[in-house]
Amino acid sequence: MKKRITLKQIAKELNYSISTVSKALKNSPEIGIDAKNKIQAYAKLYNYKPNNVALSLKNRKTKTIGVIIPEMVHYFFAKVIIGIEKFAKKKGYNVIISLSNESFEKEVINIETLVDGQIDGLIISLSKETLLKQDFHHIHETIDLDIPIILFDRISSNVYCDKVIIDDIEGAKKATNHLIKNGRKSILLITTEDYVSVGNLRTSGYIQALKENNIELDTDLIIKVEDKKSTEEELHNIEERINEVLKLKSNIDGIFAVNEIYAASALKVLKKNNIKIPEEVGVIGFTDGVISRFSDPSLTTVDQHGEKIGKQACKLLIERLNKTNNIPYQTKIIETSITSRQSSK
Amino acid sequence: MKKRITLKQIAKELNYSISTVSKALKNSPEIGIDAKNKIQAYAKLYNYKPNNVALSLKNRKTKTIGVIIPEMVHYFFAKVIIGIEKFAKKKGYNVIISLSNESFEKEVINIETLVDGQIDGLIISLSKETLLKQDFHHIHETIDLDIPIILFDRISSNVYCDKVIIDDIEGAKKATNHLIKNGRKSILLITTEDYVSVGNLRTSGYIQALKENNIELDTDLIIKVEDKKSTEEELHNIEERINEVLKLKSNIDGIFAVNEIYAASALKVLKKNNIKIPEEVGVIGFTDGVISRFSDPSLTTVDQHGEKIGKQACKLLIERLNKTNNIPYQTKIIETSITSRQSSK
DNA sequence: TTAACTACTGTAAACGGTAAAACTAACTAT
DNA sequence: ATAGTTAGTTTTACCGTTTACAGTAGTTAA
Repeated sequence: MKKRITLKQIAKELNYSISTVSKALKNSPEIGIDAKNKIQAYAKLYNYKPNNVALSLKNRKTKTIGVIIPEMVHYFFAKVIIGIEKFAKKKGYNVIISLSNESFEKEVINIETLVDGQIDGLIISLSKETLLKQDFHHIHETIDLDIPIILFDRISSNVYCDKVIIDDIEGAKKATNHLIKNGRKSILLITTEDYVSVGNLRTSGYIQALKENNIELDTDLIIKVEDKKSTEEELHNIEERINEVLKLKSNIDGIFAVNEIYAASALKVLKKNNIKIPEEVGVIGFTDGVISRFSDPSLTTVDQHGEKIGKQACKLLIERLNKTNNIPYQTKIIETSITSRQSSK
Repeated sequence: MKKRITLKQIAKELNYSISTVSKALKNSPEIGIDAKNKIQAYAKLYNYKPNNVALSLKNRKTKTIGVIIPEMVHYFFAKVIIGIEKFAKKKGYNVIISLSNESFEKEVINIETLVDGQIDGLIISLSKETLLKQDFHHIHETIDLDIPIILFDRISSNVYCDKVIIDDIEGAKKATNHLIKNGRKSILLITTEDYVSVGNLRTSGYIQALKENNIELDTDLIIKVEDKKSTEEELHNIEERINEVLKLKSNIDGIFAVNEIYAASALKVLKKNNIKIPEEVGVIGFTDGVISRFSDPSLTTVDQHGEKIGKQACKLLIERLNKTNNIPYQTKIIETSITSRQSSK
């Protein structure tokens, strides 16, 4: 119907040149008061808004930030996005979100599409497949194109760029110490295979905490899950393995899981075995999501403060976008904190 | 570093005009084989990609779809977005996501920003506040601007546009019948205040199912929650109210909750009162999300098939974008289904 | 009287691409 | 010999904006 009005139309209607109209609307002192008034009134009446696409072309920036996350149904990523969104909006940036679905190929395609003139910069959490492959050419190519990338959470030390992470080691230590302080000594760790950076680090934190408390490491107490996709089948598998270890090692009195799905699975197995939580076994998970909050008993967790991470990532990106000279890459570390609930006392 | 190459640069380098280059790259039959070969080889070598912003300006379309959802942490919305994403990508469209955070004002601002030249069409689920206010001027204005809008899930009959919904009444009936078939007669309904369209409809479905099974409606068995934001405090409040009704009406043998948070709350209260699930009381929730899957006992739910909804919404939108003439508005209804789990037998 | 200045307003190029129309040879048909 | 084709290429206009630069009066200073 009433398509948006352009400078050209205003100019024609009021018999000024396009440039006079443009300047008048920017309140340029060059323009006479009469012309200004007439033009501004007309523009307001017809609700003139500059065409952003034209501006993008002219300014060679889109004021849009691209975000690529592996999955959307993770509470943590949702929180990060909220953080990014908030900060971006405040700074006048828009946010485009794309999903890699944990696939390397989709990640590559998504980056290509986004870089294709849509965005000024990217915020990415790498897919599991990418981390497994250790193939970062797409990231490097993008950076070479002068499009800044901020990596968060799932990062790689083989990529040189700004990063925002939590101190996974420290967080895992906090979690393990939390259980140890409760008097637990035989703590089961449910983690991922080592190629998932965060899983790897959290495992280290667990080991360090034990060492610092002079508890001997028992590798039988570590379950490493081949962490592909959380299908019903795989979940069942995880439960099986937890169950086996629980049978094998009857003295287990604590469980630390590197994400909330694993923690919830542990809860399930414990209850099936009529083991009292937290009296007999204390449980703590990483990631403070809905599952933890609504599980029974509710789960004590390591809160990663996703919103803060998002905000920080967005801040780093916008700072870099506004700098003309190259500033050195930074890695920001966001503190974790323990949210104590029923599953540990 | 190596900023992207443009037609102009190729033209200059190879001594052709810009338009020859443009046509050669589109494999136009107008262009001679020599020129074509040379140009295409050069373009490939320098990895030429057309600038999308310039194309958007030229074609007056951005090939981008905007999505506005009230919240991201809802599994349902996440699923819908996955559906939209998949279909959009297949059709060569990008997706921008914005969050209204259940706020009317943010919804208005988000639409404005997106409509500001970024998108060809919008897919929206209205915020609670918007539904409460019944103020749809921003939606109407956008449609007047010839930017098509598809509403899903949270819709209003006061807006004329394409819509994708589930049959909430039917879904609620299915849920209620599921409990009745199990021999339940005294079914507690936990729903929202009536201004939330889906809550309202699900309430109707519940009432209809009772009627069809000749069970008398007892309004004491309906809890209507003032559904603003799921703060810890409010959740506690809901639990309190469920608890009260449970005390008052000891013969309750079934609970139907219109979302999974309410269902999880019900579970919690029942367990606190040592009421056996599903033996004494069967529970069913709407929305098949992570909470339902990981709760203990796991929750029987009405699956809304969010991904299908997203796909359908996206399909409707793209169809409309490709039609030049005005086609009549459609409302697509996606079937629900019951996912049976432990909380009902 | 005329150069210089002020106060406006307009022209044109540019951002990167597309495409209709025009041009230029060389070739074909009459 | 001349007009008409045809193939290959360029010119030009356009999408909507910004902005350097160029005009054009009228006024002021010398």
